[in-house]
Order: sequence, then structure tokens, then C-alpha cells
Amino acid sequence: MVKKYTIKDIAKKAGVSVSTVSRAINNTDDINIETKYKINEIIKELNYNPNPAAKALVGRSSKYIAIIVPNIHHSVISKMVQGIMTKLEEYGFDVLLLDYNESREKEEYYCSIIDQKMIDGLIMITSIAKAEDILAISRKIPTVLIERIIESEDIDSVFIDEDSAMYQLLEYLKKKGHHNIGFINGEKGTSSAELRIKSYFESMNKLNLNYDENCIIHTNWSMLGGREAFNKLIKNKCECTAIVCASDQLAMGAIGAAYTLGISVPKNISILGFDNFDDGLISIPPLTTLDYPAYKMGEVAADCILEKIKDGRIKSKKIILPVSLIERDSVKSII
Amino acid sequence: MVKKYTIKDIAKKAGVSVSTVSRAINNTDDINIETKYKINEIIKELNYNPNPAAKALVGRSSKYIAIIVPNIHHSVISKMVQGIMTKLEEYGFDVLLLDYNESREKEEYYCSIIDQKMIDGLIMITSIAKAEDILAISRKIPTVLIERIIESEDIDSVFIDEDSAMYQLLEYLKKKGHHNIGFINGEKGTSSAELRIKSYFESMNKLNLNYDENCIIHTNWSMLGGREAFNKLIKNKCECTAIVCASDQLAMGAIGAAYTLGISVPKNISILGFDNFDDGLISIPPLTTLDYPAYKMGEVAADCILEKIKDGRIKSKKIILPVSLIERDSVKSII
DNA sequence: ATATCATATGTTAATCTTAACATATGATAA
DNA sequence: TTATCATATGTTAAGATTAACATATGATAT
Repeated sequence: MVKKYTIKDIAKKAGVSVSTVSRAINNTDDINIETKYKINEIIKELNYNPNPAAKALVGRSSKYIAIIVPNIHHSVISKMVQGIMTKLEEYGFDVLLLDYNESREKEEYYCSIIDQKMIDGLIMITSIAKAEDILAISRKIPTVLIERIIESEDIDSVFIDEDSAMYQLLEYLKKKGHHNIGFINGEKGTSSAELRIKSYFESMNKLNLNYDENCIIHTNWSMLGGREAFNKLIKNKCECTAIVCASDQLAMGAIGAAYTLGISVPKNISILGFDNFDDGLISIPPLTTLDYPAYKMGEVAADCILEKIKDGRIKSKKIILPVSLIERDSVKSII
Repeated sequence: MVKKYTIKDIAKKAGVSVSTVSRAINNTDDINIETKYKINEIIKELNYNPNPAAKALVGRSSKYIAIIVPNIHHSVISKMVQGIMTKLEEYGFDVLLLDYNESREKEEYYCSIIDQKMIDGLIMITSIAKAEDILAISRKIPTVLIERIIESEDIDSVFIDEDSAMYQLLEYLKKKGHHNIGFINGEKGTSSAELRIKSYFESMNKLNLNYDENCIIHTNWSMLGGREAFNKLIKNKCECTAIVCASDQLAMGAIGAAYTLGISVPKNISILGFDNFDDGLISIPPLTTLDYPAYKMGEVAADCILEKIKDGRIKSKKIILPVSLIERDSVKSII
């Protein structure tokens, strides 16, 4: 490993004081243009970089934002993270990634040690941690939540209206004549699954539709999960004419299972996705689904945290992004 | 935002010197057990955390590892990252994520500013940057490459034998009687695509198989890309009996396209995947593919960097992980 | 009784940078 | 000629922690 130079080395070599070097680096105007040039030449020559730890220490800012995610190996999550990163990068911030791997304990552990990290802000995606823990953090670190709301003047939230999203889907199905509507959900205990089952129940009630416990299946968040869930629905002799799936992956698994069993989608049964991801566009049949603005949500969350950090905004924001149904061919009208 | 306490505050409150507090925190043995207890009580009470920037400055270690990835929204990449994170976390390291979004310029930009970051090590996944740039970095920061090899005593590499992998696939097809074998590759210029097309050509030559430029398509890394590529192959009047795809996603897109065109897989054409990801298991037909050990590669890369940082290993390691063919139902014997 | 030792604690230097304050020089204005 | 000012540069403190060194106390050994 090669020697790392310090500002002192540069100062000595240039025959000036450290503060003059600092001035040259930080582009202040109270420095002679030639001195600045000479110093910058030396900086280039020695390949000097200011020590970020010292900068962070003295400037009380690390330029790091932590993101706590349930599972980076998930289309929606990684899209959100990309949205966040793109925005943050414009402003010189980097991202510290913490993946709690769908484990509530692990997320709570992250919460408990987050202020040992050198970060300027925190974004939590579909958090499942205790509200009080998050509140405690938000008092110390600018905090933005994605897909979760906590009423507090300290915490920003960016989300879609899950209830209205599910309502849109179910209302659409009702209009198409479906009354028995099943639900294939992700793993119990994961945040999105909890959110979606809740709004499924609420929306079904609002729409005066009856649900059958036999037609509600929890499974793991994958195509294979969707396939298994569909098979279980059939085994349960579920009489639904349509199934809402909590993700496109689940939906595509379900469609595959139907195909294998010789059940035609949408002729014999209608299937709805959720996400508009994972190429549901080219499933057979193309998937009718909910357009979930993951990337956009990431960008908006990044904007929120930047406002807090740079502009010192105090008052919290709760931002709801609109969602819309994408009508393709996996739902049939049965009126 | 709540006041942040320093070690001095704790020292004053406990009526001891800062070094005694430091001893209490760092669990050295030259401190009275009761003093330690008292100090820890105060630390808990005030919710004090040592300032990580100061620690990094004085200890010359930030406990951060940067990972430069081409695209986190990609199953293989995010699995690798999870493998890395799990391993690193055991040793108290965190991950700084840099996504260059398949843009060579952006990766080179990251290379050029990487030593401005406060990191103890760097892992690069399927890098496409100039070798000299990476070499320059590796002289300053412990560096591990995944899916790329650079001959240097400073740089570790973790990879599968791409050539042998592709060779396995093509040899298998040859054994099944296929001689005209097409190739659906990812986007030109992306690292994996370059790697795979190279080994496709080499392996085809080694196996004395002829390839037809009309049967080689570059497309974007998605199911939709696979679908479009397959359609193009048909339009090109490509006469191949089997198609190797550079990812499972591409393969599944191709299978979908075939289905739409009324071409049966594997009856009319055989399709091979690459990755063993994205639920190829439940495609119709289940996909014969190459098992790509992404998570494991991440773990191994993390081990490498930890050895370098903690044990100060100097000599570089080049680690090849074994791959194997997973035989399912998307390839037909035509002998 | 004195030397030696272990234990516990304190003091200070070092880490690297920035920012506030201080100084020096030459030029302009009164 | 002296006061004032702008420009360029230097000096020093602050930021939080750790590590090396120093000191104090009481106990044990000679």
C-alpha cells in the first residue's frame, strides 16, 4: 500500500501553510491565483486526497446516507434504492446499505446501532420495526420512511395509498363482474404482506364483497411461491373467479401453475398483479397489474432527506404518490 | 435534533478522565470493574455513542467497504451483494454501495474518486473499467474483483470459469446432437455480455461447431429483451436447433416468444439459460440452465477482503468457483 | 523499612482538516 | 504622511478519540 499524503505534506512541498492549501482545495476566493495553481499541481502530482474522516470530524457531516431495506434482492426495493442513489449522488452523498433480510430482529438491531454509524440521514424502506424505535432515531438523525407512515413532526414519509391501490384493483374486478376474489399474498410478517392483506380486507368490506379464508394464501415472495399458492387454492376448492396477487412475481407463478393444470387465464380464472415489474408485460397472457412507482418513490425520498439536511427543513412531509391500474389481458369480464 | 454527547461529557459526568471512559468503552482490562460499570451506566443514560469520524481518523479505519456494481437491480448482482454483506457484517464492516448503472464512464468516474471515500477496502463486481485504473486503486486500497481477473499481486479475483461454463453448456448441446447453436446475449458493452460472447466463440471453436452471425443477437438484459431477440432470430431465418441465452431472464423471454409464435420448446427448438435464477425452475418447460453461485461468490469475495484488511495478507488470490449444469426440460436430444 | 510490583487512573500527543482570527504588504485616499 | 483598505497568507483552536507515557496508591517481598 502506497503512502497517503496529508495536507501538511502538500503545504511543506508548496512552501505555504496548511490553510493556504485548504483554501486552494476548497476554492475560496482569498487566494492568489498562481499560488492556487501551484498547489493544485502538487496535489495532482502526489495524488493527494483530503482525509474524509478528518473532514467528517471537523465538518460534522459524513456525506453518507444509510438505507435500511428488507431485501435488496427484490425488484421493487432495488429500484427504489436506485432512485435514491441517483438523486443523492447529484449532491455528493453516498449510500450505506443495510439489508435486514426480512428479519424483524435484525432491523431492530440496525435501529439500535444506527447512531454509531457516521451518517447524515436515514431512509427506511417498508420498515417493520417498532414505531417508538424509529421515533427515537428520528430525533437524532433526519429520517425518511418509504412505504410506512408514523405520525410525527420529525419523520417524513413517502408512500402510495395502499388502500386506494388495492381498492382500485378490487373495484375494477367488481366492475368486471367478479365477486369471489382470492388473494395470494407474500410471506406473513413481511411488511408489504401485512400492508396488503390489511387493505385487501378493508377494500373488500368497503366494496361489499365477501372473502373466503380458503382463498387467501400466504406464500414466499417468488414465482415459485405464486405457483404453490395457486395449487393450494385449487386444492382448497376455492371458488373465486379472480385472484389478486401481491406482486407480479406471485402473479406470474400463479399463471404458470394455472397453465400446468390446464386452467386458462383469463378464460377460466382472472389474475391480477401488483408492481408492474418483472416483465409482466410479456407473460402469457400479459398481466393486468398495478403500476407501482418504485424508482420515483426513491427519488422523492432522497429529495426529502436532502431538504432536511441541506435546507434544514423542520416540518415533516407526508407524500402520497399516485398509482394507476395497467389494463392488459389477464382479467376477463364475466358480466 | 437532540444534543450529541462526547467522551468529554461522559468523563466530566463520571468524574474521571477521558481515557478512563475510553477504557470502559473499549473493554480493556486495566480498569476497575466498578468504575467501568458506573461509566457504562452514564453512557446508557445519556445515550452516548463514540463519534465514528473521530474513531476512523484516529484508528485509520472506517469499517466501510465500497462495492462498485453495474446494476443493483439485477438478480445476480443483488445476490452477490447479499453474500458480501452477510459476511462483512459478522466482522463489523458496512457496505457503501456505488451503482454505475452499466455506464463505463460512470464506473471510471467512481474509480477516479474512490480514494476520496473513507473506505477500508473495495469490491468491484463485473467491472468494465480500464485495467490500469483498477491497478492504480489496488495499490492504495485492498481490492477484490468479482467476475474479472487482472494479473497483479495486489488484486484478488473471485470468478467462475466463464469459458468452461459456456463450454459445458455447448458440449452438452453437442452431445444431444445440436450443431447449429444460436446465442442470445445481453446488451453490448456490459461486462457479462462481453465475457459471455467471448467464451461462446471460443467454446464453439473448440467444439468444432460453426456459428452463424445471424443467430447471435444482443439485446437488453430482460425478459422483454429475450422475447425481442427470439423474434429477431426467427425473422433472420436462423436455422439453429438450440439457443443459449446469457441469462435465465433472456431465456424465459425467448420461451415466451416461442410460445406466442406457436413454436414449441423443446420440441421445435431447445433453449438454455444461464444463472439458475428468476424461477427458471417453474418456467414452461422448466429451464435447463447453468447454476451460477452468485451468493457464494459474494461470500468468498468478502472473505478475501477481510483477510487482506485484518490479517494483512499480501499475496493475491485468484479463486475459481465450480459451476454445474442443471438439467431440466428445455433441451431435447435430436440424435 | 525500603524496593518492587500490580492496579487504576490521569496527561498529553497524535490523527487531519477547516474556520476563525491574526498579520503583513502594498495601494489608495484624505 | 498617515489612516484605511484589500489581498494574500500564516497561526491556532476545535473537532472526538485512542495510545503512549506518566503518576499515584496500596500491597508484597526482601
